[in-house]
Amino acid sequence: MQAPQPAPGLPSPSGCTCFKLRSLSRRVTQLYDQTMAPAGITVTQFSLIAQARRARARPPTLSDLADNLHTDRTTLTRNLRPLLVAGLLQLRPGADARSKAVAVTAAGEAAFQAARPLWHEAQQRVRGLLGADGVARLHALVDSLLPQIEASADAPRA
Amino acid sequence: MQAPQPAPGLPSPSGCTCFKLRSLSRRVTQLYDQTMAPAGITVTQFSLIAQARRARARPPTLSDLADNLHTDRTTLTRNLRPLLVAGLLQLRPGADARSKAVAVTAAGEAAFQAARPLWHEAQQRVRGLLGADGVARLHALVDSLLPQIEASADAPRA
DNA sequence: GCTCAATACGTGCAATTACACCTTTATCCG
DNA sequence: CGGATAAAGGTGTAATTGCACGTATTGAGC
Repeated sequence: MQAPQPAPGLPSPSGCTCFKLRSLSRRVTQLYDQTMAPAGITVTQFSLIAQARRARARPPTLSDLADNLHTDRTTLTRNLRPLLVAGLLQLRPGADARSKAVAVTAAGEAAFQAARPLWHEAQQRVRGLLGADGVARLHALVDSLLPQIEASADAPRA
Repeated sequence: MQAPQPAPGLPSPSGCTCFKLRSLSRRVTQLYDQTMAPAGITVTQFSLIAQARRARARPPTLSDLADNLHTDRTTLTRNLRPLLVAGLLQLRPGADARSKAVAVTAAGEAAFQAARPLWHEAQQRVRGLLGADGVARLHALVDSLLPQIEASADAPRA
């Protein structure tokens, strides 16, 4: 393998922060999805349900949920569809005539409980591969970087 | 040893390594894509072209490219399509009658050169947001974790 | 009350991602 | 040589992602 020589005019994407991050993200997602496959839901769907579960007394609106998931609101709309079709979640009228609330159904709760041990297994597998401190450093890094990125997106105009 | 249990039965996805990683990955991708938008290509496409450029004497096969990009081979097929349609890349017959080689066209080279300063600007913006050592730690973490994940995928049976 | 901006949400479009399954071609071996 | 196996690639299907744009509802100011 050649050293990471820029070789003027031939930059490798290996130095691209975005490329690195996306590569790892894809592989980690694969690991989770493969581990959780028996539960019939993806890790994205698991996270979505988990977030919707958090305040059952006052179900979150779609925009609230999108914010908490760090996702585009319209992406949430699409990601919701298979879960609504499967009957795991339900849209209820919100406080407004505009807003809608996302509620977890009994089937959704059951699916979540079924998936939870598999999710935990995936977490442990990653922990085993990366080491406890590797995971801890990764978490700490994301926790410190994500707010920075999102703050800059809120005020991109200089 | 259990970590701090947040209300047994109400786990937040905040502790999910995969969720964290995907969240950051989405936001960073957004930053890159918005910065690079004037060039007319995404950061994924930029990385694809950059990788295809690396050995112009012997253009890589599709499988080679997929490996280098840490992507599924069939994903590469789909990601290639818009670039082929736009005439930035070209498929040439490979060494085999089976394999195909990916070649960068003159238009592809021009698009790459146009995108490069914008890509660099995005890199710098991330550097500014996360700090030089934040970026360095992130790179180091990915470099050390990605091989671990991929090795475990090659031999998932224990 | 009425106009207008802000809020909440959806759709069209297109790219990104990967699994299951298929065809075609090359190689290995008996 | 000929059949089994491996290698290279594509398609069907479906989920994930977000931008541009549109609709409906609310609230603020006049």
